[in-house]
Amino acid sequence: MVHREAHARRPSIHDVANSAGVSAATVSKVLQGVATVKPENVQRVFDAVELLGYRVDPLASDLRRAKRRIIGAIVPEFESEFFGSMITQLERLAEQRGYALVAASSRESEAREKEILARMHDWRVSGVVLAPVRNEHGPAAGFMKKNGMTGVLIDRVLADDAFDTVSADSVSASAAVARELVERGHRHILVLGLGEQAATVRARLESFRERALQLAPDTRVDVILSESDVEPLRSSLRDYFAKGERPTAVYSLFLRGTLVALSEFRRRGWHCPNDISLVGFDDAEWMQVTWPAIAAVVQPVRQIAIEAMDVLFRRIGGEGGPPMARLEPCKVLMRESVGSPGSGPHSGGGKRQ
Amino acid sequence: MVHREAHARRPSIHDVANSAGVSAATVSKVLQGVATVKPENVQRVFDAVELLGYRVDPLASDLRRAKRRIIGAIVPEFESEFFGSMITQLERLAEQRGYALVAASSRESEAREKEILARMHDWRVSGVVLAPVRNEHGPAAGFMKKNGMTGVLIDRVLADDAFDTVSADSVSASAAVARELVERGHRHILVLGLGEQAATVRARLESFRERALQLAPDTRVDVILSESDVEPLRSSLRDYFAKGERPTAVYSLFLRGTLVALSEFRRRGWHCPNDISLVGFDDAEWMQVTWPAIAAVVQPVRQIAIEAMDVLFRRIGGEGGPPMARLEPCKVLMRESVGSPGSGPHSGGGKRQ
DNA sequence: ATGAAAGCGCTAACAG
DNA sequence: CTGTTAGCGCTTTCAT
Repeated sequence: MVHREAHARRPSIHDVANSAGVSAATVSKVLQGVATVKPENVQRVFDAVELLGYRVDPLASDLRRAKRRIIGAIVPEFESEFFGSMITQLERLAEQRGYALVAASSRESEAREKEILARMHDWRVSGVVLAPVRNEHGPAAGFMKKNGMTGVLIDRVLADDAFDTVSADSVSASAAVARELVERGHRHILVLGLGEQAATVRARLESFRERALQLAPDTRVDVILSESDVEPLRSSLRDYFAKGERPTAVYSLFLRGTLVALSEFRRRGWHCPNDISLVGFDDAEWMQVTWPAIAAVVQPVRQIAIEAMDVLFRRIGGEGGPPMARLEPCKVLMRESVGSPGSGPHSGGGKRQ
Repeated sequence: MVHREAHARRPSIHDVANSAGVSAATVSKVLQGVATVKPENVQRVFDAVELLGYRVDPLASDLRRAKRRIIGAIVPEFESEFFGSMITQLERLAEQRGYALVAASSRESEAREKEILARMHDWRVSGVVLAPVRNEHGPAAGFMKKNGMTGVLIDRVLADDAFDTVSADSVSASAAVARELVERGHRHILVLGLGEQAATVRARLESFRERALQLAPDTRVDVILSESDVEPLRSSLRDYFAKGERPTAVYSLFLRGTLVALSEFRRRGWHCPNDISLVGFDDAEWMQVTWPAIAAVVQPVRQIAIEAMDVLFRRIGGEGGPPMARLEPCKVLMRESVGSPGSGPHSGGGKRQ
């Protein structure tokens, strides 16, 4: 057992070569598993590697190969369960193929998103999984196109003419939610959304409205969209309720909207599902332990990650063909926050303080 | 405006040199901001850079400098708000100093933790922020020591003899929780913990117990610790209640324990705070919108990140001195899930279904 | 089967 | 002030 000085230079391939009495080229071959090396030398190399605790420098290695075994992942935020587990899955899948995943957060800023992408390009990543802040037409996607980067767009995207896309089938899910709600008798429903993600949100909304009206033409669907931030949504919602509007159910198109809705219900002393029903797009662990448990659309995170990495590596491998747009099915979990209108004990009005 | 072919090789420093009619060395100097270059050439270089859309390859650059401007961050999971925002903060701080942050998840596995660390070492990261799965004595910390890596340990750590540590002052926080609970009249309190993190959990527990007994010697503090997973904790808790134990308050030492407690309360039809009070270590966004809002100890994520990066960069900069152990103060948010025992309308027993 | 040599993209030392 | 040279750690011809 050799005890190296703590801050000693790490052994390089030449140190191994010297120690084994062969050339660096041979060491390299052995380490790549090239078969044309004399067994005896193979052994000597392995011994030397062991002795010195040698490990190849993957970055130097990639530099020479002109190809870096790095995948970049960009998400709008690290803080949510959804993107958190997305990164976990992507990391797992990248490592499975011998690549390292480098994750970064755009912090919901398109400007930053583009900067990060530029940095990933500087790093010569082999491919990028991008969950854009807004949609597939953002500056980041443009940057990727212009620079011939290979990448996959996920989550807040529909189809794209240059990149493969993978996302949850939120359109079908929204229709399913509409059905659940209408079948329970709801005829006045409020939908909450963040307008930034334009196309996706609009698609969810339209699908919801269409299905609701189709099942019950007298259904009234109100909509509150906020352009970019969640706070405007909160005040709009507050105003909406203050005006005396009393939908029997709320469908939030995104997680933080669900929190906003819950918090406004609190303010007004409304309880789910007696006073109002609530369904949120995007599930979270806590939603099943609160009382009432919150109904939610569960996105197939794992499946999205798998498909995204799958197609990404196919493109990296040189596979051609037109971009494909995959949609993975969601699950709709109707939990206790959803009931039938008018069946609650105090459905007549609020009882705040 | 030049329109390069999508997959053309990226311009290298030599391309810029050629285009500008100077040597690569000069280009490098200009780009480093070395002052001793003729203004005219500076201009020519910048023009060429602009023209070709050149950007330095940071990895190649680092290779030559024998120092990589990369910081590694290792956390047990990406899925939680706590570690999610920790990564966000660390990323921000690293970038501020011109470093890239490479984050990885150990997925609560010490074996994997060590592997990742080895990979980071292979990458020659300048420093590592490690949130160990268990504590400061794990194999990963040992690996860092043996290899002379520079790093900071955060979160599930107390002091260490080789690395600086930064964590939330959970000991003081636990004492504060004890005081809040005892002052409200609680004399039978259950503490929930995950035993893995040995020292930290024990410290929280002891501090809680000590303060509780000091304020009210007749206080009974029960403890349920699970060794490694959260499921055993769930069944232990279930058994505990099934035996007829009826503490008036529960203090969970970690987030998922809070979820487990809530879910068991649900099963038994108990409501907070009337039937039982609940305080959790670790806050989450949803805790303030549920009804009741859940009392929690808020960890100073941002502060921990700042201190960790600060000391890390000082060490990277060569600053010596003995390792320091920083403790950042928590906030204790007593929300609606905490009340006084015996004041609820149905404090006599459960009312399930 | 092996090693010398070249070179990935870059920077640092040193002459000029 | 500038360019030449050398080389970071590695892989890959290409002779031998």
